[in-house]
Amino acid sequence: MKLKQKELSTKQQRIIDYIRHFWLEKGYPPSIRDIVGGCGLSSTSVADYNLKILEKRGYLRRHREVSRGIQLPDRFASGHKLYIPIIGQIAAGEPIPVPDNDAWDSTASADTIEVTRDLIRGREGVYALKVKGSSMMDALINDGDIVLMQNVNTVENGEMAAVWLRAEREATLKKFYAESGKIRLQPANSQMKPIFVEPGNAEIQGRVIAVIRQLA
Amino acid sequence: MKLKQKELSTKQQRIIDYIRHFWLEKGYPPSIRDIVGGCGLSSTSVADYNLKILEKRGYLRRHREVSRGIQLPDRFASGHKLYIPIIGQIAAGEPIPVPDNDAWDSTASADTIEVTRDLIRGREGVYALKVKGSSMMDALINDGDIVLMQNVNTVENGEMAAVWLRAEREATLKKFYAESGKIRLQPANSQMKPIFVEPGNAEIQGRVIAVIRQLA
DNA sequence: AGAATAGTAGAACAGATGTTCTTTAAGGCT
DNA sequence: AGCCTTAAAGAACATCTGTTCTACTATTCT
Repeated sequence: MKLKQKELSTKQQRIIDYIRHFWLEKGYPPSIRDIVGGCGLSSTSVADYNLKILEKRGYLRRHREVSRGIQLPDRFASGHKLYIPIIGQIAAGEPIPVPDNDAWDSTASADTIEVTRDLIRGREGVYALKVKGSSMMDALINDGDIVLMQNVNTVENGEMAAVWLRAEREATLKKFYAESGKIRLQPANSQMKPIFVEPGNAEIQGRVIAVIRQLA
Repeated sequence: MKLKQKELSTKQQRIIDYIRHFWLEKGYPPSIRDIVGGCGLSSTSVADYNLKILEKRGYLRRHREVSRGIQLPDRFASGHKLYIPIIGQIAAGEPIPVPDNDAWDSTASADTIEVTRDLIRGREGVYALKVKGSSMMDALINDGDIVLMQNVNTVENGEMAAVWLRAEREATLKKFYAESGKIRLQPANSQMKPIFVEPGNAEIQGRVIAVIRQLA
């Protein structure tokens, strides 16, 4: 008895990928001709030929005589998104909010931003702040941007940190460098000059993980 | 913001329920005639009539002339994430890449970024570019940032656009304002001065939807 | 080499499907 | 009543779309 070859050809793999891609993007399954166009096939019969094979091997399910009647097993679905609470705003003259423990367990009424897991990369204690005002412009961050923060008290040299300057009563986002006896805070815009502060004056409130700016 | 919140008729509620039910059961959206049969309607035009209302009120989204092109906003079978291909980079001295919307080639789009659906908000023709160099700093965009673009040829006044300046052979990201006989390109950093160009010299390559900066 | 099998091409067909047009009916409003 | 909006029925139409048939090429097996 001959064993069936279980491997998929590159073309079949591409078809699977395309169907998933199409599905996720459009919200409904592709037609045969969508697949032909999207995978660069030359004929609908080629698509049909390969779809039949894919169905026989259990990679998908088809419904006869039904337009776009292609069904992918949903082992691909969900599990990739997270809801990050937007717990407050960051502005020059206000203290940087720090998440209190209540904010974590409650999925409730707080504002949230939906992000994908790869943006967080498994980090713990991530929250989001909305930038108010244009005082963070030297960090290339503008009013309305969302800053994803991780709740840490120390950062590595060169990382972007949210720093509260006690004396100046000012919040700022800068690249952090601990140097001999001083702390250097470097704007992201390298044409601008750094500022130096005493270690006792700079309170690290968090590490900046990502910046999201939504336009239009 | 106050919205006139009309209630849905029982028929419309039933249609929504049926679409969701159908979707979960079959794995693909229903056709108009499926809805007619499933909801006991008397004509496709009745279904169409109510679907138009439902679409206008945001309960679903339809794709014209596409079989079963009905999309429910919060189905979770299809996920909330999208894979956006990073089709190239944007730099001052290079033309801005334009997506080849004919063949979705999985080999060409080796790099993708995963974003949530609410960042795209249902827009079509979205792709991503990686920013190379710091020439876009006046748009508060730095080297390494990911720019989400929509493939359009015209933009509204005040929108951030990717513009190719023919004479200067330069790509730039600016807020776009069509003024009498001239085009004003305004940096996002409002402290910087705008530049003015002739309409024939500015080629709009796309609209900037979002900026994602990943640090650390 | 010859035969069998896998894969490709192109076209044509039949049914599925979205859209639109006309007509009719039921309430609400002045 | 007269007029408007909302809703519905039915039919016709143009496409979209899955399916299938035939012919052709490439590869594998004996």
